[in-house]
This record gives sequence, structure tokens and C-alpha cells, in this order.
Amino acid sequence: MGRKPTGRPTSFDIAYAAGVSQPTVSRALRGDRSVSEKTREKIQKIARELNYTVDKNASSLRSQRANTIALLFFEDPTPDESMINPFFLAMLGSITKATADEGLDLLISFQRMEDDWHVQYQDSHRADGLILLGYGDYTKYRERMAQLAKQGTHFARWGSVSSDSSGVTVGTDNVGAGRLAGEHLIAQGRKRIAFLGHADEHYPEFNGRYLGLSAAMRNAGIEPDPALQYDALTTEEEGRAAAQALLDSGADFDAIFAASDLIAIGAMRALADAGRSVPRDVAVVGFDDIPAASMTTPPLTTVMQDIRGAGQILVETLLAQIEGRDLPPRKLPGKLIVRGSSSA
Amino acid sequence: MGRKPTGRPTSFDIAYAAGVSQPTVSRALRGDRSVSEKTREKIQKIARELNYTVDKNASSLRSQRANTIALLFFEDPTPDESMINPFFLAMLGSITKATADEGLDLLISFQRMEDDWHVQYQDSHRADGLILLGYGDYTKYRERMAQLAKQGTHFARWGSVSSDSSGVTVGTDNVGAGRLAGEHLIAQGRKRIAFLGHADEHYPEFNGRYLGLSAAMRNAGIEPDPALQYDALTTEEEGRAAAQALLDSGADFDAIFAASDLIAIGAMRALADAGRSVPRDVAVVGFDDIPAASMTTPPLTTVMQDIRGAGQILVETLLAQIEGRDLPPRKLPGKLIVRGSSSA
DNA sequence: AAAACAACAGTGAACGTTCACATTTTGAAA
DNA sequence: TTTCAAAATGTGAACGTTCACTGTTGTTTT
Repeated sequence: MGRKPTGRPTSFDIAYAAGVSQPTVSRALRGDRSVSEKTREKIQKIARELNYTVDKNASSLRSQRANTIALLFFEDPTPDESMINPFFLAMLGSITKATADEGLDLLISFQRMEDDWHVQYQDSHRADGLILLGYGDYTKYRERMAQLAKQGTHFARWGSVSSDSSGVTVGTDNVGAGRLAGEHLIAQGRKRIAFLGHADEHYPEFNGRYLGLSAAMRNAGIEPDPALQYDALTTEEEGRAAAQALLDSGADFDAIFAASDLIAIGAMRALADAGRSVPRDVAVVGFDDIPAASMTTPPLTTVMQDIRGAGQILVETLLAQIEGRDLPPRKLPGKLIVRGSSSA
Repeated sequence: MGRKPTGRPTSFDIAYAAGVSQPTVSRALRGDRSVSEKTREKIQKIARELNYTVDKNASSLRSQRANTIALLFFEDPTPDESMINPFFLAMLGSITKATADEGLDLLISFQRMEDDWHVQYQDSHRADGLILLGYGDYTKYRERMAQLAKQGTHFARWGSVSSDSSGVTVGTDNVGAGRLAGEHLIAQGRKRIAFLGHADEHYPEFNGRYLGLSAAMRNAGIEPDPALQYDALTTEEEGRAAAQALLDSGADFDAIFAASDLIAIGAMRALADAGRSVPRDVAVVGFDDIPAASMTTPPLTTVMQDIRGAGQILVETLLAQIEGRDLPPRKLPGKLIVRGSSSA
């Protein structure tokens, strides 16, 4: 009698059909232990028959838990909306999987640094927490991070793991990974190794990779030459320009370690244009292992980041934080993938 | 006096501070015309000061409108979660932009065909509508589509635009695009053009491209040779295998039109391994213009789909449908991008 | 000056859950 | 039986909006 004849069924309809009270339906479907096995089964059966689904909005409103995470990409230099950093796209896949495994929904959004992103999501209860992905000038982020943390926003960030940043960060062990690349090149007999990518503290990830390379070189008794380092952001174009500058300088070099695969691919192009053979004249190692890395000629040797692990740990970390138990920052090891660009 | 001293502010807090009733706050912030300019400004100012944001869950619950769209990827053969079809990833970027422009949130999810995806999103009021992206065997989708449409779910699909499918579909004009590729190859003097990719009606997009190629050939007085068509799904591996099979058959051919760039890239690899020069011995044209297409050696000639337009039109179409006014299916033109793989 | 009408703001309820608490039922111990 | 705690269910309210009305102004019309 109390049932509405039209529209989606609500928990009241299920309750009526099952002959129980409405909150019991809610309890049963949530798996609350205080509902007897028998009635739970009856309720579940009826719910299935009537095609009932819990209304997400009502549920979130009452419980103050959206069971949703927002993934915010932001790149400082965004030339084209559709040209997203391929590495982050791979991360997207892994984060999606991780959230799905936890029964969470995933909202995604691309942001410019200037936007009031924090307001849009957590403040409006759209999401319980944020995952931040972004390259770019780190100093710009820091203030925002601190602000977010103070405001009580839950977030986890992918990037350089250092103690000075607020909030929890998950990232690759860039120094260790850089060392891997350096050791590999040295093992190939290379001694004059150039580094393409920003190496200052504004870009701590790249900086870490540079430090790792330098450490490996010193360890082998080679003093890194600062003249062989050229700035580049992670685009093919900048990689090409940096390599061109390196070539134009007339400096002597027999290897390039690029801070990212896109830079490496651009550099290989410049090398080819200049008639330098890869890997005979110049060995090239990249970073990220994006899909295109295996498709270049020769295929690019690179350091693979643990993307699958990254997504999982980011979600884990964020979830822990939401539930009030903070996990420590985590560093993931890189893995060297040797292909044709660095060895014969 | 009625204010809670703690927690996020609600519209009641704003109302109290502004000396108006709570619904007036709601109206003012929504831009309802029946609020005077003066009070609207006062309310907006106070809201800004108190850092107030409308609670998305309460809003959606009451208005029965989530202002959210769910983007569902699903690929039939999903070898690895992180290996998403690059073309769809590009689409993701454009759809994200389009939804953001409309003030909508975007939920994303990867699905297997078997899942009850429709239930998860629209039924639970998480999203107002769905956008479906997926290659794979079309026949499997059809039943689901029909079911969705009957059930009143709003959705727009990217794919082959044909009259027999239920729901609104947006897609590239595959026949026209295939003709472009064919005409280009013929203009290069090629006569024995192979097609790599499924060409039957289970894969209507690929089929359209094949039909376009055939039409262009016949138009030039060349009869297409069915022996030069080899099945392949859109992966590098299948492309390689198909090209290998073609080579092994001993058939005479001087060009390949691949149904996707991934297939083309795999085919180029097989050609290189077999010592055939591209483009001298065999001209290759792909489809999609994924980022890797410009990074191969030689760079791949391909047909670019209008990704930016696609995202916008998908969102537009879906939105129209949600608002009750159905838009017709749309076909977008492809654009030939000539690179080194097809001309000297 | 009365009537009519906008323009604006207020009132009460409703959206469909989950929560805290009260109440009933159950089964075993006394 | 009676007693009592544990298990199971019911009750009423609350989450923070938006909706449909009702009421109050101030402005125009005749």
C-alpha cells in the first residue's frame, strides 16, 4: 500500500516485499552482521528480483563517505589537452584497477596549477581523497600541498619522496634508478655520459636521477662533467632541442641518459639527424618505459617504474589516511630494461 | 545561535550570516533568477569567506541529477590492465575536456563485457549517463545495447555508425577514411594493396575501412584480391603475425593498409625482419594516429580520427539524450596524415 | 486610491539512505 | 517455569540540499 507504483524501487519497496523494516534492508545489503542469515538472503533475493540498487547519493550523504577517489592530473606546460604524458596514462590504468579492487569509484580531472581543485572535490564531498599526479616545477606545488594538508584534505601524491614535502608521497627511488642507468652505461664502456633533463631542485625527480647517475660515475672513478647536462622538460621537442644544444656545443660524449623516454626519443631523433649512430657512437638510456620506447629504432633502453605497484600503493596510502592511520612515504625501485639503444 | 560550531559550513550557516532563509542561499548560489542582485552578491561573498561549497551528495539526491558522466572502457582482449589502447587514451583526454567544459564530473571505469556495468552507474544514480568505448566483437555488444536502451539508460557509444544498433552512436566515417587511405596508396602507384585487420561484420569499424579501400581500388580499375586480407585485432603482436602470414603466403603485394596503427607497427616490424624496405618495397598506412605513429622508422602514414571532435560530440549527444531531446548519430571525417612509410 | 501584478523571500516537506537508540525475540542458564 | 543476556529487528531522526507553495513587499495600472 505504501509503495509507489512507478520509478526505481527504494529500500522501502524491498522492505515491504520482504516484510521487514526499511533499515533492516539497508543493514542486510551492507552486510551488517546483526542481520540473521535467513532474512539477509531473503532480502538479497528480493532486491535482485526487483532490480534494486542502493542510491549512491543518499548513501553518501548520510554516511558522509563517498567511496570515491579523485585523480587529478596536472601538468604545468600543457600544450594540448590530448597530449597527456604517456607515463601518467599508464598510471591511470593501474590506479583504476587499484580503486576498483577496493570497491571505490574514480573521478578524474585535468587541472591547471591555478585552479581551486581541492575545493571542487573533497570540500563538496564528491570524493574522500585525492591522488595527485604531476610533473613540473615542484616549488609551485609546495605551498598548495601545505595548504591542503593544513586544511585536512586527504591526498597522496606521486613524485619525489622527500621529507620536506607535506602530505604523503609515493614515488620511484630516483637516485637508485639513476644509478642503475649509470652503472649500465659504464658497464658498456661509456665514460662521457651526458644527462638531458632539469637537474636542479625545482625538479626533484629529475634531480634524483641525475644524482644517481653522478654517484655511479664517481663510484667508477669518473668525475661527472657539468657541461654535459642540459635542461629539458619531458617532451620530445625539448629532448630534441637539448640534444641539439649538446651536439652544437662540440662537447665530447659517448652516452646520453635522458630523464624521461620522451626526452630520449627526441634526443635520438637529433642524433640521427646529426648522423650519429645509436648505440655505436652514442648509447642512449631513457626513463619510464612508455609504450613508444619499444617501438623506436633502435628500441630504447630505459628504466621502468613500477607502475602497477605505484597505483596500488597510492590507493592504499590514501585509504589509510582517510581512515585515520597514516602510512609512511614509500619508495619503489626502478628496473633497468636493456634494449638496442645502449648495447650492440 | 543555530549554528554548529564545528565542521564544514552548510547553507544554513550562510543563511544565518546573511540574514536570509536557507533556501534563498541555495537559490542564490545556483544562479536562480528570482533572487535579487543585491542579496545574491551578499550571499556569494559570505559563502566565499566561509569557504562554503554545496554538498554534491545532498544536491544530487534532492535534484535527482548527478551532473556526472561515467566513461566505460572495455576491451574484449585485455592482456594487461595497464596496456590500454592508446587511441582510447587519447579519447579520454578529449572527453575529459568536454565534460569539464559542461561542468560535469567524469567517472571512469574499465570493464569486462561480462560485468553488470549499467547497474553500477546509472541505476545507483552515480551518473546521469554513460559513454561507452570499446573495440572488440561487436555482436557481443548488441544484445547489451538493446537491453540498456529498453531499460531507459542514457548512453552514447563510440564506434561504427549504423542503423541497426540501438542507442546513439558517434564514430568516424570509416568507409570514407578507408577510401582516403586507398586513394593515397594508389596515387603512389601501388596496385597490390593488402589489408590487415578483421574485415567481417563482427568488426564493423574495420569492415568499413576495408570497404573504403576496396571502393577506392575499384574506382581506379583495380579489383581487390581477397587473398591479401588477413585478420588481426588491434595489437602489435597480431599485426606482426598477420604480416608474417602474408609474407609466408608468398603473395605479391606492394602496400599494406592496416586497420589500426598498432597493427601497422607490428607489420612494419615483420617487414623489417623479412628484409622488405618500407616504403620502397611496401608502403604502409595505418589508422588512428596514435603518438607512437610519428616515432617509428620510417614515421607511419596514417588516418587521423577527429578525437577532439569526438569527445565533444559524444558528450553533447549524451547530454541531449539525458535532457530528453535525442540527437541523430554522427559520423566524423578522417584525415590522412602522410609520413615516410608511404612515400619517398 | 483601489486593484492587480510582478518581484522577491520564506515555509514545510521531500529525496533515500544510515545512525543511535529502543524494543522485541530467542535460546540457554537458573 | 522464570530470568537474563545476546541476537535480531524496529523506531525516529538526521544528512544538506532542492522543490512546490505561500506570503510579503513594492510598483504599476486604471
